[in-house]
Amino acid sequence: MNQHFSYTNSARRDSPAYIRAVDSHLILSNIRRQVNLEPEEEAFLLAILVPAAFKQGELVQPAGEVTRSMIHVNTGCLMTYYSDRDGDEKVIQFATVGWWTGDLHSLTTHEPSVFETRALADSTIFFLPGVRMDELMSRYPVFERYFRITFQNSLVTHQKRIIQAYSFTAEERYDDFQKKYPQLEQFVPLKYVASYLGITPEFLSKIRRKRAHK
Amino acid sequence: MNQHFSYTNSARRDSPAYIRAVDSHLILSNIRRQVNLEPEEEAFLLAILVPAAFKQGELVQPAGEVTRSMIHVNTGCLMTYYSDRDGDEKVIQFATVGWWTGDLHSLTTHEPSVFETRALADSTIFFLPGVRMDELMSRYPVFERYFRITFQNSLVTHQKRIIQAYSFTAEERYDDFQKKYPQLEQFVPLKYVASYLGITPEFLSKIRRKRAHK
DNA sequence: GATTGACCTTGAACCAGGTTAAGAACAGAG
DNA sequence: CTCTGTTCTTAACCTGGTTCAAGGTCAATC
Repeated sequence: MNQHFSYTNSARRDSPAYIRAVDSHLILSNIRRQVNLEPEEEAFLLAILVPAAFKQGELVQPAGEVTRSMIHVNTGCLMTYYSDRDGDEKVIQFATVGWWTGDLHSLTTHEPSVFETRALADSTIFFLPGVRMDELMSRYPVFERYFRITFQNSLVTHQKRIIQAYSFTAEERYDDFQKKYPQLEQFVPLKYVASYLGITPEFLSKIRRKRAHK
Repeated sequence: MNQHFSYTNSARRDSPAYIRAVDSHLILSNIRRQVNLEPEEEAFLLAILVPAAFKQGELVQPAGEVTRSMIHVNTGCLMTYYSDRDGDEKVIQFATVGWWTGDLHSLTTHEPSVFETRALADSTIFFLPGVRMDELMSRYPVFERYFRITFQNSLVTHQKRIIQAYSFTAEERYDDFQKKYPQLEQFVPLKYVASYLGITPEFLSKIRRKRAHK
């Protein structure tokens, strides 16, 4: 990772209260798309969300530690990736506005995380601490329902990506990426796009060149 | 698909009641590993499960129809796969004892299913009809919780498979397959193993040959 | 016991995509 | 303005995996 990307100290991450006021609209309306919330449930949720702001390039969640939170993107864009045996970074997800991300494996098992999450643009997020999330769900089953639906949908998306990985060519996956994230290519370094597509930056270059000539 | 595989008529699928008695142990103990069940909750679940038996090679759920059920494997082994543009079958999951499978996308969206599920060995299963599943979850939040946990775990597994697809060689994936499904290779046609690994049967042959020589 | 069809294997030619190495374009810091 | 690090591209070569075609094995069926 380049030198401009440095791990933010915790003082920076304690962001001003106005973030909550500004962004809680979005997360609430997202949740309401799946389930109905009582005022009390809403209030409880908002009370346990931890707002934070990150500048482009900053590390949101490091690898190697036990993950303690899920992450909800309010504004901006994050990416979640891991380093393989050769130290190459492999992007497994871009999380844009309204998405959840983080290391679900580490959150579930309390093993040190493999994935790392980083801001690709200036971003505001909510952390939802795992302990609080458990509390939230056991106290208000509506959230159990919300996350059941969310995970179910995400599972479908992941199945699609497995299919793509196995039976689409790199070029077809690039097409699909452009459709799925229309604006992303403008500000995400291409090497991360290549990584997400499971190819080398060089090969992505070839594809793009071929495209340009048509 | 070979000619021995024919779609079972519905008379055959209406299996004897003893299947329920024999197999309900397993599903209940699986669920109890994640959540505690009250007698009433158990009773309701058992009342809506639809037992069925399939012989090796029989189609459990066809592609092209709207999926109306999840599938739980009690004994035996199923595979879920889809046909790509060239008509090649791509295996996306082997479901062994205690696993859930089916076409989650179709169940959720009510679009015609893309995936097809077939018995790889003589198997007994439970269908859990989608409507009943919704009813089950809204009536007893404990099931909402159970499926939330199940989907969450499955999501982690899917993430691992995406990583494998992108950064492991075919041989490494074969290793992993053998660890994950130790006995499966004995009775599953190798072409399906190859398909699951995302390679051609020919290339799997080569890997196996190389192995044998060491 | 001969035929048929499914499955598995082999080998040769081929291709999608990786590797290596080098240069070009660009941005930020001094 | 220049130095330095980073990203993106180009090109030559390499390789893991595919394709195609053929032969071998086994089980089911007549």
